[in-house]
Amino acid sequence: MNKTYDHKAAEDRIYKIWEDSGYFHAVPNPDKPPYCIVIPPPNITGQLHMGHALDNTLQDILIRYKRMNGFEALWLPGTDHASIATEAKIVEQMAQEGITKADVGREEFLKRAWKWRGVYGGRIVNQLKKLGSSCDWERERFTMDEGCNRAVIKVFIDLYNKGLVYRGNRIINWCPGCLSALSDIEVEYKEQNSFLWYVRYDAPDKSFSITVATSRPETILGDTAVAVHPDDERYKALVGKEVIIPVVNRAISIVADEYVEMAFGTGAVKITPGHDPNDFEVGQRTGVPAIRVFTDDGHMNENAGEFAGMTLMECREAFVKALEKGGALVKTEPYAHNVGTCYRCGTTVETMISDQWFVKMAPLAKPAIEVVKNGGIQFVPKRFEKTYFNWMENIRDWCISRQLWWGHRIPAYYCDNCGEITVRDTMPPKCPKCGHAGLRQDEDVLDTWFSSGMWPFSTLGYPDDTEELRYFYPTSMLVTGYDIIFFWVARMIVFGMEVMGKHPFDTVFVHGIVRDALGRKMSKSLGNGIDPLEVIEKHGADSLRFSLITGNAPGSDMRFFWEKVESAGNFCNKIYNAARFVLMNIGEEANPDGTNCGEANPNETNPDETNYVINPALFGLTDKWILHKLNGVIDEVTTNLDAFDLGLAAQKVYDFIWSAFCDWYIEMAKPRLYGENAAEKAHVRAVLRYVLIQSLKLLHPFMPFISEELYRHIPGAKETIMLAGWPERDDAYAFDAETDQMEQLMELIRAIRNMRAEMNVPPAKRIALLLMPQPGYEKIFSESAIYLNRLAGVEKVHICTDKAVIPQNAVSIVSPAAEAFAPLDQLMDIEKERERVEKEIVRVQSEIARAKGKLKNTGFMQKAPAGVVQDEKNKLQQNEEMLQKLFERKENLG
RNA sequence: GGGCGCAUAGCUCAGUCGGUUAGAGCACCUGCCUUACAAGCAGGGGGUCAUAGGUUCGAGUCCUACUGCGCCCACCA
Repeated sequence: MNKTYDHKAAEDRIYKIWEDSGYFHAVPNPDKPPYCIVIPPPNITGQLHMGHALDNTLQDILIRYKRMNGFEALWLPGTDHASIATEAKIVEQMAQEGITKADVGREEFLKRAWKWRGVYGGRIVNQLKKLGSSCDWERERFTMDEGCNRAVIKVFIDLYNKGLVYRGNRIINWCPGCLSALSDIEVEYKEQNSFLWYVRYDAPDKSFSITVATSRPETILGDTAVAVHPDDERYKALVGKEVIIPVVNRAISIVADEYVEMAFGTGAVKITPGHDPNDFEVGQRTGVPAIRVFTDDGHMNENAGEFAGMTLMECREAFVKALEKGGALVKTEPYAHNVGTCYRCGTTVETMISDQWFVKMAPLAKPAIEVVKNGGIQFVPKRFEKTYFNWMENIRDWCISRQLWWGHRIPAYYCDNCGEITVRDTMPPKCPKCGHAGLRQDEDVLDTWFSSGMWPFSTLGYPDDTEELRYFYPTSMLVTGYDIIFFWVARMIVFGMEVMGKHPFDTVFVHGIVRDALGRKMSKSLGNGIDPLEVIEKHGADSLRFSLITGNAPGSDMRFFWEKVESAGNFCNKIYNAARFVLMNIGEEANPDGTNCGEANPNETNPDETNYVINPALFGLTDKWILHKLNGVIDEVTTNLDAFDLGLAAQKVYDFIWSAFCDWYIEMAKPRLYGENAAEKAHVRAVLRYVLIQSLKLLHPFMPFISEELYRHIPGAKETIMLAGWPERDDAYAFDAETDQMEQLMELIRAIRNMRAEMNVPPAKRIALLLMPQPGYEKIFSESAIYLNRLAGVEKVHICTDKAVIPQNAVSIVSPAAEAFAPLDQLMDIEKERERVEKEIVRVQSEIARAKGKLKNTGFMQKAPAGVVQDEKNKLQQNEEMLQKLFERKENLG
């Protein structure tokens, strides 16, 4: 084995083995509990970015954990057709050839789109594999595949028949860039600096006038009323009267509506029901008509008279000039307001009246709210439930038709003869109402999110009643960023409750956004994105995964740092070398015949492991300590994973492997390992092997590649670590007393090391040590000479009880369980020694003061748990004993 | 306007049920190429846990207020 770990050589090879073996495949199995995660389907246009990397790392950790834990764990992968995004790409590609959608027509366009999907749709799938994702690729789905298509069409029809999907002429958001309607959440509001124009509308006979304020003067062309508040004394008398729109010279009436804020502007509002959602509602209430003055592609239409054909901005400029010229512009003031933009293309979104399909949300939202309220679905972290409720409780109808070609075509058929609309899965041969033949299908497609909302059941077989659907639905877990709770999670819950009558998943695990090192969102326009594939190439998928999940709280944003990935890479190397060390002692190289690794154990369940038997009769202090600690880390990691504290869990594994196993156990195993006692050697090898195996298993969900790679090198290991079973605590290895003793020994070793550093004892210099253990620690310390030798450079340990034998130029080491003296001869520096002792006295004294204060407090003594009080007492006693020794020492120094 | 989050070491962040002397990584200082690992080892410095109150025997942790950032929703034209 090399001295350093080579992720490049290992990762692709290991993934190939996994894929070929079928370990990721899950089938309904009545003997096992199901566990299922459906992947948030990445867009076929997409390339793996840090958001995917994080999202899929979390899912893979959970799936691998559950798989090892005996669940039939299905991670169901797939991709999303991404209607708008993909169509934009195809249009762009065609533009390079100099052709447009209209040139090729619908059929040809769709051919191109499917072809495009064939070429690029698999790209992100391969990138997910690079990350180590253990998806069941045999079950890969696509939102526009045959099954998903059937699900979408059926749900649309069923909802239509229930009156929950309807067609209506209503105010919608229109993106002039995408040339399509958008739903409300597809509009992002951004603040822009603009102006507020005050415009005067005169009475036909000039007997009075009323001034309104507007941020969008071009919409004056579509004005059909001026509204005032019914209680506004200033305008009460004017309600019902007419005014003339300046420039346009059209008469409109003054209406009263409570929507108007008296305090804002002039307290009078121009009403443009055709292009403003609030005005639309005022129009509905007051019976004022709507006039559309914009075209679909962002120009003024024929209703704009002399301004027709201009873009909206050109019109604004021209119209303001005309107002000025006509003397109707009262004043202009700077004004910052929010402008809606398309979340896909960034174009300013226009609101306009249009014939579209909608989902009636209020009745559907009810059960979707209820199921979260009563705990049927839990959000982790819980605070996101509030976000969800807030949105759901104020839900508005969802515009689902898109004026695009790439997507699920709306199964509605129009009769041009009688106007009847027929909604069914295939084209009716003739109109069911009037018998007219030659119906016309709706040209539009459905919002992408309409189909992804069915993902948890459409992928499991719906509308068919499949075994998978019965076994895996409701799914267990949905992992996603908080930014798509509305887009996706809410819709899935709505459809799950409506279509399946059951919640689609038990838990929603919400994570944050991966930002750049400066805390900015990664974006194409900023060019600050980090390519996960580059990170994997440089440091390995394991390192990337580990860096993404450690050191941040669930649900909060994080920053990407190369240093963090590097440090995870260092951890890989650490594990690799620890394993290499163990394998050098137990592996084929060390024991070609496999016979000298321990006695056969007849009770061993895995016959392959019989050569590596831990022999309790040979337990030393360090063995008991590491096994006890192993129990602890198994408990903690399991608890953390069950509570979805993945970062904490990973940290625990890291600390155990590095700080306990590598820093202490391996070092302390060496004397016995290199000793002469064959039985003892075999036993230590067995412990090393056991702890290594358990560590790798604990590590596997987080760092699947290196844990699998190393595991497979271990003699007697199973075929794959994925089938090795999640570690469980072994109560035979509960050693509280020995763990305490070991920790005291570690404390002493640290104290000696500290002394050596402070007294400038050269590392190579071996020292002698006169050791006086506290009662109860005599045996342990007298047996620990090998450890003091190896870890603290102590050549010879003399256990003694009489201080008279201590030479003058020895330094003292005071630790809670022992006092020690190291004769340093010419290295002895009395002044330094005095400083050390005095420093230590100050520290211990403050500790004593603190403990005494606590113990004097009657409230503490009465109310604190007995264990806490006892700990405090023990500490105090220990410190008082130490203090006494320190004082004696100081005395002796003169 | 409504809601949410954050503030802890020079930097980026953890901190589970309120309970030892508040931790990690990186950075910094000192010393080591010790035969698993220099991508390493050992030792060290560095904190009034934003501020002010409160609850409690005990608060980084719970409550209230306040300050400063950030985000989401709503849209007073």
